[in-house]
Formats: sequence, C-alpha cells, structure tokens
Amino acid sequence: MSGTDTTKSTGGTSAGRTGTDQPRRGRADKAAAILHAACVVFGRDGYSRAAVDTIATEASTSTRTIYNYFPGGKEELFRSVMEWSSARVRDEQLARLRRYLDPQRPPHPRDLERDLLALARAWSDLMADFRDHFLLVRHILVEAGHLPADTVQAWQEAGPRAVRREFASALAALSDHGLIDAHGDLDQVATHFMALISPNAVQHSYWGVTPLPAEEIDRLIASGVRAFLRAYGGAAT
Amino acid sequence: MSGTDTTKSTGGTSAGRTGTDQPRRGRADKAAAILHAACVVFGRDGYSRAAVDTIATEASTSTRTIYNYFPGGKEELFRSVMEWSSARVRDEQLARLRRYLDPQRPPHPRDLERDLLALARAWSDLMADFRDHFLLVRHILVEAGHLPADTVQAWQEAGPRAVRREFASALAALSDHGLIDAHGDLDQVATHFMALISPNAVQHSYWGVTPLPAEEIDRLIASGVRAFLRAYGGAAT
DNA sequence: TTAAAAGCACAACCAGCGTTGTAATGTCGT
DNA sequence: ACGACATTACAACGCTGGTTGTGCTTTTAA
Repeated sequence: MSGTDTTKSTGGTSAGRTGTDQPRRGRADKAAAILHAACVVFGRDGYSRAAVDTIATEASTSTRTIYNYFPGGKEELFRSVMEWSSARVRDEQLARLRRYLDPQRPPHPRDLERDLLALARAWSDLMADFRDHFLLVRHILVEAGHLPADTVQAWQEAGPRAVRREFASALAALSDHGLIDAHGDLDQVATHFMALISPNAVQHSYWGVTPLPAEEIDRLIASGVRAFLRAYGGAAT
Repeated sequence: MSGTDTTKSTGGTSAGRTGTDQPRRGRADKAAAILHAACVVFGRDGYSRAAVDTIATEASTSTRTIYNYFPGGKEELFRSVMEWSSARVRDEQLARLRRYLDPQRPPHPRDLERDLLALARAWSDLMADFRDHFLLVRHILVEAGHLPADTVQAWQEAGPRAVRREFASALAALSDHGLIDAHGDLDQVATHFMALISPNAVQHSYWGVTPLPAEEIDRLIASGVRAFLRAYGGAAT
C-alpha cells in the first residue's frame, strides 16, 4: 500500500523553478512524502505509539529532515497531517457528492434510489481509497481531548462539517422537489443517511482495520439506502 | 512529608472495615478499585498515555500493589479492565432491554413507539451512567490492531455482540407479531436501530467527551426512533 | 498480644523516544 | 569544477514511564 510514491528522487527537476519563493527543488514533494508517511504511521499506531523515526523510515528520509520541515516537532507534524489529509479527502468527498446529487439538477423520482445508492457506494469506496486517512481520523477523535480545542474545532469545521453541510443543502433541494420528506430539520436527515450507510466499515470491522468483502459491503449499503428511503422517501416517490 | 494527600476513601471505597467472610480483607474491593481507576484513566488518556502511576493515584493505592494484583503488568491490567467493565455494562444493557422489550409480552401496536423510545432513552442513559466505560470502549476499538486478536474477539463476543444478538431476537418477536417489517434479515434491523439512536453521543460530541444537553439528546433520540419506525414499522402499526 | 500477610514509599534499573547538534555526504545551479 | 544548500548518519542528552526489589508500616487473623 505505502511506499508507492515515496520515491524521493522523483524523476527530473520538475519542480525546479528556483528564484521565486521555493528555496529548493522538490520541497513540496518531500513535504508531501513526509505527510503521507506520517498519515500512514499515525493512522496505524496512534499519536503516542508512533515514533518519529518510524515515520522517517516510512518516508524514506531521515529524522533530522522531518525536524527541518516541521520545526514544531511531532505535535506540529500531527496537526499538519490532520489539515493536509482532511482537505484532500473533503475535496474528493464533495466532488463525489456533486457528481451523484447535483442540487441544480435533481433526479427523476424513479432514479432517486439509484442516485443515492451510487452516492453511498462512492462514499464507501472513498473510505477504501483513502484508507490511511480514515484510519487517522479514528485517532483524531480519540486524541481530541489531548489536542488544543481550537485545532479540533478548525479540523471538524473544515472537514466533516463542511461535507455534512453541503450534503444537507443537497437534501434541501430534494426536499423542495418532493423527493424526500425531511420530517423535521435537514441536518437530521443527513446524519441519519450517513448513520445508515456507514456502519459498513465502522461497526463491523473496527473502523476498517479488517476490511470486509466487497459484496458484503454492497449488501449493507443497499440495505441502508432502502431503509433511508422508507424513512424519508417523499410523496413523489 | 507527602502525607497531606491522604484524603483517600474519596468515593465509597471504604474497603477494609468489615472483615466478614472474605479470605483476605477486602481483596475484591481493592481489585475493583484498581479496575475502576484503570477504567477511568485508560478511558481518558488511552493505553499508551495512561501511566501506571496515574492509575495507582486514582485508585488511592500504590504502583507496587497494582503489580501485586496484576502480575502481567499494564497489558494484563488493560485486558482485565476490558473484561470487567464490559461484563458489567452488558448485563445492565441486557436488563434494560428486557425491561422495555420483553419478547414474551410484545407491546400493543399503539405502544410500540413508546416502548422503543423508552428503550432508546434507557440505552442512552446507560452511556451517561457508565461514561467511563464507553470512553474506554473508544480506545479498545482504536487499540484493536495492537491487541491479541483472540482477546478482541472474546471481548466483542461477550460484550456488544451479545447485546445485539439478544436485541435481534427481541426484534424477531416483534416481527412475528407484525409490529415491525424486517425487510430482510433481523441483524440489519438491529444495527440500523442502534445506528439511528446512537449518533447522539458519538457523532456529535466525540464519543461523549463533551456531553450534550439532555433535551438535545432527547430530541435526537426521538427523531431516530421515528425514522426507524417509518423504515421498519410493520403492518400492525 | 503477636505473627503473618498486605500495603506502601522509595529507589533503582532499563528501554524507548523526542529533540538537537554536528560533521560528512549528496545534489543542484552556475 | 565549485559553492551553497539540502540531506543524512550518528551520537548524545534528557525525560518519561514500565518494572522490580527492598525494607518499613499497617492491617488482619489467631
């Protein structure tokens, strides 16, 4: 899984534009390699267990270089990884949301289940595609009590909250067209949708530590979407 | 002299007063005090951060005594706490399940929502009554990858799995009487019920680290139960 | 009262790890 | 080739913390 993009000598001098603001060559590449390695190791071992040396080895670099890039040490590295990984995943999550549930073009009533199922599958696939990230999120939640409050606040505002907010507004569009019946506030609907489709990897397999077979995941997702539609399907369905 | 902090017996741990029939003095009491303290500290700090000295202070005992009771050290202590706390909570959870959803006496259709709501509230209250335990469970899930596989297996078989199994069989009784429509297998129904009523403390407040106001919790639970009944309410309702 | 057991404070040992300094080595632009 | 800087290996420091041994004190049972 890892080590694919950790080739430090990344080809030619692609990022070698000197003189502006980047002091050296592939500085960004190196930083990304460190962040990716930190994501893997923090996600696997947790904050306390993870050793900076292990991260350095995983990133195919040296401990000293990590401290050169992140003078704040382990703590700043963890915060940087939170920010970096969450932004990446959030963007991809929002992209998949817009692909399958565009508020500008609500689906036909007949296609609602198909689209919701596609969205649920896309989000589920996301958890596999960014497995390292979600393994890390586990530890963010657990370490929340040991992190600065504003850091955690900022993370969840820029990460999961942003997704849920946009999802709720997409649901609002569905509600306006009678495709779903919110039965109250839309935040609830969004939460319940996620609750019904997410137990796949969460409840059943320790946050994805032991992956489930694809067909089993598919069965659980389909079951969740059907239950969601029975609970919130609108008059037009 | 550091004897100023001898304000032990902070809780009801007045252990060694009554030497009745116990072979040694309050051996069980002492063990329970250690286990309870370990539950608190492990739940707050996690396995790696938690220091044995901290647990000893929390238990108003000495580090050495902990090693006398648990020769396996920190690791065995954690495993013992898992077992001890989970058994306690599971029993209480099953008791509340039977109180509000007795398979022998299914409720009237009119009372189904009331009973499910009562059960959901009872389980939610349980998470407050045994807050330390659920704080610990967080860390069990996160540490699963660093614990012996059979230990984790045994824990979830004797703990959450047992509850879900009995809950599913209670739902089977409801299904037999037409009170709910399983739309497939009953394990799904049980999972979805729990998913719809548990986001209270889980999604919204970091696994209960920052408790929500009671009325908010009540609102979320009621919303979850109503959604559940729309999804799984049987013909008789 | 007395002896044994339990509990305790204290100290020591050792391992792991975060962090920093330093000198050697590699790499790139000129 | 040369110089500047990035990168590295290496070592050292200090701190935290798990674990154990050891007498001293307290409690319990006879």
